[in-house]
Amino acid sequence: MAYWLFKTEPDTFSIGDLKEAPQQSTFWEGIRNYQARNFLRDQVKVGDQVFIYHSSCKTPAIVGVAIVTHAAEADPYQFDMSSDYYDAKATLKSPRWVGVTIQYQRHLKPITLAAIKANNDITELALKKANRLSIMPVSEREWDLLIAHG
DNA sequence: GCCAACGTTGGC
DNA sequence: GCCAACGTTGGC
Repeated sequence: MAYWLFKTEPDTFSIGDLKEAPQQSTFWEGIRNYQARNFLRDQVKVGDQVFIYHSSCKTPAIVGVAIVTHAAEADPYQFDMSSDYYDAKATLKSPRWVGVTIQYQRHLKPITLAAIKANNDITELALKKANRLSIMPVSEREWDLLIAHG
């Protein structure tokens, strides 16, 4: 089992939206970055735990935990011409983009980006760097540290 | 395959 | 709204 951090803009889809979704779960669509795609496609497994991180908002922070309930499958929005996520180069036969399904677990007392940056025990997490990855791995050690810290 | 131009992300 | 970082595109 592995640990991950998924970014989302709360104005678009917040952890509250996840909690209120049917079955408290959602297909995590719209990932259009190859590095993030490769994580989703190759490494994110059912049962993996996920930090939900709110970005592009007043207080960027890890705000809760979700669990992966379905491994990667083609993101249907890549085929939808009316979607912002449409990709003309993706075909049904060889989809370019995938998503996984996650289910809400619980809220955390927010672990702010400022706190993470100030925490000298956290050194590996990609958030520490000026990193724009929307899906990133979290080591077990740092997951535990962050959970304990929050 | 290099690299400049351009676009996007995301913190502040 | 600014701007740094960095990913993507496209000409050569």
